[in-house]
Amino acid sequence: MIRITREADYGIVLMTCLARADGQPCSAAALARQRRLPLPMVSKILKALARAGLLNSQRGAQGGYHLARPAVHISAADIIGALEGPLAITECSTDMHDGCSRQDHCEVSSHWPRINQAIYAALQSISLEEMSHPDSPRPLHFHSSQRTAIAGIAGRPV
Amino acid sequence: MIRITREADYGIVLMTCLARADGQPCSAAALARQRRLPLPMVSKILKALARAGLLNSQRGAQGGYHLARPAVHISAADIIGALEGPLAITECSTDMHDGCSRQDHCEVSSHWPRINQAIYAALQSISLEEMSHPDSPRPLHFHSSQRTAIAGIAGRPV
DNA sequence: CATAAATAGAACCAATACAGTACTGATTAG
DNA sequence: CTAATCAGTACTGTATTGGTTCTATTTATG
Repeated sequence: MIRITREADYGIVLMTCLARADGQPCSAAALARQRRLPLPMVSKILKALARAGLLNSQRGAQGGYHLARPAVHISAADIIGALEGPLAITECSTDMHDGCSRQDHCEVSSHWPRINQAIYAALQSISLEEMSHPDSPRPLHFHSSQRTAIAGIAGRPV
Repeated sequence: MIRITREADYGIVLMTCLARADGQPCSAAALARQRRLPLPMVSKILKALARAGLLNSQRGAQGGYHLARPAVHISAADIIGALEGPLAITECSTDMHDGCSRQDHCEVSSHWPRINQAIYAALQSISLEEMSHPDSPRPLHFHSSQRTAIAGIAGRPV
């Protein structure tokens, strides 16, 4: 129902790897091998995360990436935000929505920030630390509510 | 950062109109005029909402749509879910993700349901009723947190 | 110092998904 | 009967996504 890009998906995967490495710098190539992901993609994502300040990078031979701060202080919101750019849930609900030709007739616009906030809070509440140890053995699968509100669609393709 | 489609956006707009109409059936054409939205689009969205059981429809002359249940019992999650289909935040985190070639090496997969759940709860907590009166005069705009976590990109195009 | 191992960054392309349209059919009030 | 209105499907141009490629820059190590 609500989507994040695969880039952000991979980003979380990679960040958890780095969280588990704990300080040890990992090269893009190593991570790509470890997670069976295409190297160029991994490389691109790590670059973005570094630019966003979530990772520190060390160039040159024996270089690599490592977390810029402890995993407890990195949230899912940080990672997703870094990779998807400052894109709100809808195109309104922003400062610079001057061009919105409908805003005179749009009375919900004032509510989107609230929704954004709710989602942001939800993502902010999940730390990389939490995500890094697979303690939770795949909990509730959420077929609740009359409509199949959240359910997936297919596995990650090859 | 996290996106819903414009269809869902419009869907919320239209639902709030219907919520305010309170029982009075509204035709697709009337709603399109009222909100300055293209009629075919409005029509398509209302059909989907009706199929999802959120609206009742009355065919024929003087027909139209009205809420299937009170606005208090309709959540943002219901509306978005109805329009975007049962699509999870990522392609994993589902029952039928058998084809995921990486699941052996994917240790985060077990955390996505948790994230899904958090977001779902956030959306579920916002009722159509709440969204229908513009009481909140555009509250906190969320430039919090070191990174510009949620901010928009541009207004709805013409 | 030379070299190889890494990251940095931009440009590029194909495939998919989205936003919106068009058309045909079914139902019902007047 | 006829016009209004919903139902459903199929289509299309455009934007975004997912992914690749190429070149430059930095640095540890022999």
